Amino acid sequence: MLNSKAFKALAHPVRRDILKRLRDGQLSAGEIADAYDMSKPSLSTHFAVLKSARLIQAERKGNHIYYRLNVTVADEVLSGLMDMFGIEKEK
Amino acid sequence: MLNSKAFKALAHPVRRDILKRLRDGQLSAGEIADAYDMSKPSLSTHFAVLKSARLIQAERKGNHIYYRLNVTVADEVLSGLMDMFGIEKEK
DNA sequence: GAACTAATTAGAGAATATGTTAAACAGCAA
DNA sequence: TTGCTGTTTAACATATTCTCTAATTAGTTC
Repeated sequence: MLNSKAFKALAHPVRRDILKRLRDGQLSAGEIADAYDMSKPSLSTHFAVLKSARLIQAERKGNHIYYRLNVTVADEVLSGLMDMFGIEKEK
Repeated sequence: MLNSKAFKALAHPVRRDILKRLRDGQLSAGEIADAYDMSKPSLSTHFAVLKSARLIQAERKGNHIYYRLNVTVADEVLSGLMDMFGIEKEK
């Protein structure tokens, strides 16, 4: 399929929550991690899944790594879903 | 979460393909199953996952069970994704 | 009732996903 | 160098997912 990884990435509630947090702008890995009662390696794994699906992009700034939503891929997922459901995009 | 089951259901390529087939109207379980090189029980399990997520609805007609897309839930998933991604619905 | 068709459920096994701790590693800054 | 931020790897435990065969249920037809 076109973007199987993205749909798999969206299957986990924590990963969906991370994406929601990134909706309004970038956040550092630590800022995100603080919001979850989960070990850092586990969070890092979730970041890696999202990154592998290209749903997020990483950029290092000094000591921190900032993540931001990849809107292009988000749009692709939405378009794919609308096509799947036969829903027309009203422009 | 609001619709965790739907996102999990969408994580499997066969289930996404089934939804696509139902885009243009209902199909019987057998008609769908014929399209896949997979045992009927396995397909039935996929139907059950989609049904549990309310993405499809079943109706028995005689010996056959017809499945159709639940457009309402499909719309909910799309809206949820657009909200998640901060993408506005252009009306 | 018996035979037949369509589809699901049950149970088992394999594979994948998720999470942990502990340790090592990478990159940057003071 | 030392410390901070974050990722990666390893070893491990547990849970879920996926697929199969075999058995069962539901409905039709004779």
